[in-house]
Amino acid sequence: MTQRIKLADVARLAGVSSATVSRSLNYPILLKADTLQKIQAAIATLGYVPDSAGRALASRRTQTVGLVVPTLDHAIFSRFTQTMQTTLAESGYQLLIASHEYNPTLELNGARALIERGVDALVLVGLEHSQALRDLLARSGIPMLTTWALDRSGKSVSVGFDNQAASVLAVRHLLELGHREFGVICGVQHHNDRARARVEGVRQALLDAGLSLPASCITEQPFTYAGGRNGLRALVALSPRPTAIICGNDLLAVGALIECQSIGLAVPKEISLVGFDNQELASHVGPGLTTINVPAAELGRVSARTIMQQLAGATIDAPVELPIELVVRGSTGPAAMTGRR
Amino acid sequence: MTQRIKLADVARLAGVSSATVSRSLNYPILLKADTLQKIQAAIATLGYVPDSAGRALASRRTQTVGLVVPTLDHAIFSRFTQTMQTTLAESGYQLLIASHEYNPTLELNGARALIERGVDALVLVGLEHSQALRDLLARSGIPMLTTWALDRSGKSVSVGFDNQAASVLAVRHLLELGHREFGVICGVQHHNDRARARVEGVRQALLDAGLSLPASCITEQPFTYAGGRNGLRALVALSPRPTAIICGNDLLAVGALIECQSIGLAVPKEISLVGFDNQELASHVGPGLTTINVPAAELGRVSARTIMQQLAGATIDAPVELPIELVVRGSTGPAAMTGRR
DNA sequence: TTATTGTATGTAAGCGCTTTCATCGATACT
DNA sequence: AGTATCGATGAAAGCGCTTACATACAATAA
Repeated sequence: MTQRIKLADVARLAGVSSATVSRSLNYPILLKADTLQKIQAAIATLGYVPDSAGRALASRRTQTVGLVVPTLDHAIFSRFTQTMQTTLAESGYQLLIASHEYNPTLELNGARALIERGVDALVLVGLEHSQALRDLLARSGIPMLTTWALDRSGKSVSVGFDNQAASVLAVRHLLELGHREFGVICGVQHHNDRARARVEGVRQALLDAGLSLPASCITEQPFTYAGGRNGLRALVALSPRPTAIICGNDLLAVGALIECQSIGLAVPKEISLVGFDNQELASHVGPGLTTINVPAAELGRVSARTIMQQLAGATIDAPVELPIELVVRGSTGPAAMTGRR
Repeated sequence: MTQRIKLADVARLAGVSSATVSRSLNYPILLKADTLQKIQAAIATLGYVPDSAGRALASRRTQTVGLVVPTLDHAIFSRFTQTMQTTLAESGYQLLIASHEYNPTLELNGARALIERGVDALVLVGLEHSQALRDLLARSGIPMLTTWALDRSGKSVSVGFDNQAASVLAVRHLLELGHREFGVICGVQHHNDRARARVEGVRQALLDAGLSLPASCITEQPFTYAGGRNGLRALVALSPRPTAIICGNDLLAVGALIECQSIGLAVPKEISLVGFDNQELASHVGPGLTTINVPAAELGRVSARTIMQQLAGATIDAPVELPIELVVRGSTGPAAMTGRR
């Protein structure tokens, strides 16, 4: 590579000052049409590429948004991230990503790294964050967005859906089918407020129906097919055996379904299964998986737009709530008669 | 937020010059132990956070690596990206991502955006890129890494595996089982050299065995379960019906497997199925899916390390080839006798 | 005509950091 | 003792850009 072309080179060739070239890049409307044209011609012939470090230093902004996400290795988060990146890119913003694998220390480090990189705004997943992280955010003064959850406290701007309400939908559906014995295969709840909210939704909905959810009927598993299989084995060993099992996501639910098939338990005749996320596989397994549709892509798009609005000076006062819905397929059916009556 | 703390503030409090503070950040070994300590104390009391824009402008590097990836919405790429990000973060590098959805124009734009952001190095997926992108790379002079493929031409440093050889493994396995009629459900090959290489591997291996792969035996489908189902339906309508089907990835293969079950075709008795990627689901479906294990996470880790080595001045002369292997499970078995003999 | 306003551009001062070069004392060598 | 060498630090010049502020000219108002 030869000498790097800089703003001043363009200015010289176009016969204007470097301020004018800068303006042509940032506020082209301020310039006379022919001046603008001359400059753009010079940029083209020189192959000039602006240097973002210089720009960032002088303007105090980077056109960059940071995202701290639990992991990219779950379909919903990778789809969310993908959409967010694309949406931001359309408006000239770049996405900087850190992942923390549900470890608060890594989350703090990731956020710090992004702030050091000078992100104009930071997007976090969920409501639960360490005190150190909250302090850091407060100190930095960077605009912040909460996603995948609704912050009803008004402390932060949020874009998400109601995880707890989603579980309630699932439970009501099962109650209507006559189920009274429930089991839950949930993801690891530690440092995961979404997973907790989903369980809490089940508990509440059952309480409202005069039923309880003993701890023994909840099994916590990693978000994998194997987790679903293990969880199912644990729950069917209970007495009385649950007739309906609610899973923390579709991986767990498909794992549970596979395990049912492998131990010869008919779904939904002997046991009903509900997932969460509505991934593509849910509609292809046999029977189709009843699940909660979660708008991961839409969440990415709306989050990106919302944070850009904030950066443009808008004030967002209420949480942005995205709709969820129960998708009923073949994995849920009327409760089997149990021995007890 | 109050006045932002800068290097000079730390220097003043520590009673040293700003050059020394800068050195304490970048080359701490150069300083006397007690000087270093004084500075670190000052940094702590002030809560100083270095400004990367200033740093980037002065040092001409950003500690940032760009990744241009087809999509994050495929498990293998999200896992790869996840690992790459984590590995880079461990060494203080940040990952900047652009995705292009197999669209060369978006790939070019993404790369350009990353270069404007001043990435120290750029990682691209695959060997096939537009001339415009290759020109851009050449002009920018930025260190570049090819992943998910091996660049045997020596034009670029690459970390990957041999997609074509992987297919050969699958075909040999099926030939040994007595199969002679093959079908292929591949992903969209346009702008995807990996998908093409996989098909080419099948063709070559069959050719070596004196067999041919007519175009009618290849169906191109989106990388989804639905694609697998549609592909399978198309292939079983052929006459003679293939006894072995090789799929471009595990989504396609599981989709095909599901379709077999739904149309009552016994796997592997009547038809054998091979996948590609060895995703978790492959070991849980019934029968287990024979597939090629692809080291997505390892690829991310090695790519990150390799690019950092390059940035540290090392010269990597040969492509870094990662091992792949055929994982044999229940979805492949001896060829069924067909009507023909 | 002259004062006033507005529009288009130039001047120049930084933004916060790194890095070359110079300096200064201390240690080692002759 | 005198000189070369080295290790630790300081002084200061930018890195490439943005953005007050200044300027110059044209158009309008009085």
